[in-house]
This record gives sequence, structure tokens and C-alpha cells, in this order.
Amino acid sequence: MNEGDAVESLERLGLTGYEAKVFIALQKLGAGTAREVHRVADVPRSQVYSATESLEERGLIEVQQSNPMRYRPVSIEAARSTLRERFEQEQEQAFDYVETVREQHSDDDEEQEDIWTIRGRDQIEDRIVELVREADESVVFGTPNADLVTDDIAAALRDRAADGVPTTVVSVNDVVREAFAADENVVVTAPPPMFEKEGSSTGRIVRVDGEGVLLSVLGEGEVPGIDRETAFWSVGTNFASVLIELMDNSIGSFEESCARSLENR
Amino acid sequence: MNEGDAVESLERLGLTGYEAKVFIALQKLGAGTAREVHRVADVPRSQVYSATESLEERGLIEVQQSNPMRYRPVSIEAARSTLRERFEQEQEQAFDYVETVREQHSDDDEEQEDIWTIRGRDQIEDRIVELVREADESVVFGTPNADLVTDDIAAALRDRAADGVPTTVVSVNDVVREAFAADENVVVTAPPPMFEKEGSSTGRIVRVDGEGVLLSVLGEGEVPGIDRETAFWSVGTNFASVLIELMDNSIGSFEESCARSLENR
DNA sequence: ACTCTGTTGTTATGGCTCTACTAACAGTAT
DNA sequence: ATACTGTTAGTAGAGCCATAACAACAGAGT
Repeated sequence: MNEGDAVESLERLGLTGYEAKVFIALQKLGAGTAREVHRVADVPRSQVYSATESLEERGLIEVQQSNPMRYRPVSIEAARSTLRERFEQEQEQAFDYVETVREQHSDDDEEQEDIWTIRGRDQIEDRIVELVREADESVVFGTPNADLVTDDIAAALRDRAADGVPTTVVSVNDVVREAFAADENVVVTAPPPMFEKEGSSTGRIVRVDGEGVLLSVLGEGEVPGIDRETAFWSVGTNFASVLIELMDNSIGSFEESCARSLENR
Repeated sequence: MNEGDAVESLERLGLTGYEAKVFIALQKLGAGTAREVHRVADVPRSQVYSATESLEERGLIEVQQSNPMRYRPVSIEAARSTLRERFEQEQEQAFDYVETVREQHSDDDEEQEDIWTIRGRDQIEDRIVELVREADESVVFGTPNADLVTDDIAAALRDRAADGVPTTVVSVNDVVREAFAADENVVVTAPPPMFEKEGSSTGRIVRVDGEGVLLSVLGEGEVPGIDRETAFWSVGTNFASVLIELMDNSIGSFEESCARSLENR
């Protein structure tokens, strides 16, 4: 971590470049005059005054009205909590309004033939959890990669299983299977041979209620060398039906959960 | 709360105006094409594409690659947690570095004759809590306004009192005194007459260890009609000594804690 | 007292980047 | 044929960076 990154982070938190540099400089100095800050922060001295003024309004530094003026930073903990409070306040304000204008669109009747794509691990995880939570007939989750079974997903799966929804976890990976071996509500199984073989770019497969599917893959994104996860998903569409049928036919291990799902009807 | 405020809040959270409007429009619509978004969000249609692209990268909406393209927002909860995660990450990154370059400046030897001013209730509260926490001989806190006794401050005072540090709360206000009446470690007292009378602009008074002082006042700030709290404080300086002496002489009720503080030496 | 020098706090200026907004265009669907 | 889609270019303005200039002031040394 170098100073440039820290400045950029502070900029993304809403400060200008000068403000970020001045704040860091004051943390280095403990306290100091405009000139001292100018030297340490590498900010034009004349601009130190406006930067400190703005920082004082944000509650990140304190100002001594004297000649020359002196400045000192608040404690790191105080700075963090001030920024966090501001963030929470902004978020509250924004989403308060969003919630009032939000239209209630029923979850089930996805009348359109929609296939949605998602990029990025975190967003995909959010969607998986949301899909699993909506399930009330059956859930199948598969991945060859233990890293892709996050706590949130595992928790959502166990919840569904505990609620009596037939839940299956399928993986070639021993670690993944063992992770759910303890839970007797969850059926753990390995996929048939010739599927999910080594070197595959398969990320995760999710199937819910015989009408919802999500499939993610790992591939080179904009940054070569770093695998970026991309997923598509669909619920209540013919796409989903076809994809599920494909899965059921090609992967024998899905039959079991399918059968259990039918028994429950 | 109107839409303009919500957009501004989202802008302060790092979105552009277009991105904010498009996000809100999609929450209203549930899902829609670029043209529908353009109508609802009042954003040039041609700019909807770049805005949605950026929103997708932030994980706030999902994109359907079709003709025409369709967009849908993630759930409000997912959006909030995504933004919060990003915020915490940025803050971590920034302050990780700040902590490494921070100079350790001893708390006691404030060799300079410094009087620091602070503007804003929250910042003043932070400073008060910090001052109280540093006390190890005596603490006096006074205010005529019950609103100025926040939970954080009350907790800090009770902590000090429980640690055996003589702690006094002084106020003309019954509510303030009763708030600490239950705690037998805290000495509660009323100020002498002719002090802290009605209509005074006194905010809060803090005295720690016979060497630190903070005094805040309520006055009209930039926005007339709204009282803005401003404080100054000083620790380990001659200023502080003089101010404390002034207090001790003019306010009888301080003598008690002063005496107790002397006994402890 | 007086100048000389350096500092402080303030203000103005041009360049640069990012955003807001408009306009145009080739390809596609109906 | 016509309307729409997705993309790109271009202009205007706001905010930020960077530099320069300024009056007011303090101290040193005649």
C-alpha cells in the first residue's frame, strides 16, 4: 500500500486530491502549520487553506485560529466513524426514497423470456442467495471449486434443506461434498464421469424449483491472468425449462433430486 | 424526501447524476429497456447505455444482452450491501496506509500553547469522548441542555466514574441531573445561581485532570435560525490552567470535585 | 525610525478532466 | 418504408489542479 493508493481511496470516499493529501500529511505530522503541511503533502501552500477549511467542515481535522494557523487531525477512529456515519446517512436518505417509489413486481410471473447476465463474484453470490431463498420445491447447487461455496450460499442452502425443501449439492470436489456431509437434510453427490472434468471453466450451477436456473463460468476478463466470473440466470421462462431439462438428461445425478421433488407434490 | 435529494445522495455515494437517475428509474420500473428508462429517468436515451454499463460494473443492476437490451435492478438489500462493502473496502485501504505513516505523538506533552476550535455537534462529541477517556484524575461535565448529553458521552463519563476517577456532572437542568442520579459513582450537582441562566448560549463545559478544558457555545451559524455548536479545547497548556482556575473560582460547584481531585494526589 | 526580507492568508488565472446534454449515424426489427 | 436501437462524436459547463500575484504583517539589521 503506497500513498497514491491511499489518496485514491480517500478520493473515492468523497475527498478531493488535495484534501486527501493534506489529511494524510496531518496524520504524519500530528499537527502543523499551512507551510509544514505544504511541504509534507506536496500541495501548493496557497491551496492548503481551502483544503483544510473543507476538511474541518467534514470533521476530519481541527483548526486553531492563530497566526500562523495551525491544524491537527482528529483521531483515526474518529475520522473513520465520521466518514461511516456520513455514508450511512447518505445511503439511508437515498434508499428511503427508492423504497417509496419502488414498484412491487411479483417474483414468480416473469412473463418475459428474460435471461439476465451478471458479472463479478459478489453480485453472482447475491443473486444465488436470492434464488435459493425463493425456492420451495427443490434446490440443486453444483460447483467444482470449493472457493465458490461461500458462507452465505451454504447458509441459504442449509436453511432451505431445514425447511423441508429437497436440497442437493453436487461436486467432483471432495472438499465441497464434505462441507455438507454433516447436514443430513442435504443430499450430497458426485456428478457422473465425463462431466465437470478437470480444466473446465465451469463456475457454479444452480437449479431451483424446476423453473429457475443460474450458470456461471470463469473466464479471462479485461485483466488477463485474472479469472472473472460471469453468470446468467433465468426464472419462470421457457429458457429455464429447457436448460433444466438439458441438465436432468445429461447429468444422471440430477434425477435423484428431481424424483424427490416430484414425490413432494 | 423528493427525487432530487435521492439523486444527490447517490451522487455523494459515488454515482454520476445519470447513473443515479437510471438506478432509481429501474427501481420504479422493475425492469425495462433503454427507452423506457430514458422516459422515466429523464436521461437522454443515448446516455442510458453508458450509465447502465457503469451501473452493471458496480453490481447495482443486471443486463440482458438482447435486442433491445433490457435492464433490471438488483434488490435494494443487495444494492445497499454492495455499496456498503465498497465503502468499507475503500476505508480499510485508506486507513491501513494512514496508520502505518501515522506519527505517535504522546498525548500529554502538548508543549505548544494550542487552543483548538471545532465546529459541529458530532465532531465536538467525538472530542469530548476522547478527552474524557484520557482523564485519570478528575472529570467535570456540564451543560444546561439535555440534548447535548449523548449516549456516547454519558457512557464515557460512567466508565471513568466506575474506574474510580472522581466524576461530576453539573447542570441547571433536572433532566440532565436525573440522567446520572442512578449512578452512585457520579456526583451530580447544580451550578450556583447567576450562572448558566436561561437564554445563555452555553453549550457544554468539560474539565479533565485539572489540565484540560473544552467549552462549547450555541450560536447562529451560516444558516440563520439554526443553532450551530462551536467549541474550543486545550490540554496541558497554560491556557487550560488559567481557564480551569477561572472556572474553579467562579463556579462554586467545581470546588467539590477540585477538592476530591486534590485528595487523590 | 526605516528599509529589507520573508511569511501568511487571500484571490485570480489558465489548463485539464469529468459530466451534462445534443446531434448524428449505421444497423436492425417490423 | 419506417421507427427504433445501440454507438459515437462534439459542445458547454463545473470542479479540480497548478501557478502566480497580492496586501498585510513580523523580525532583523542598519
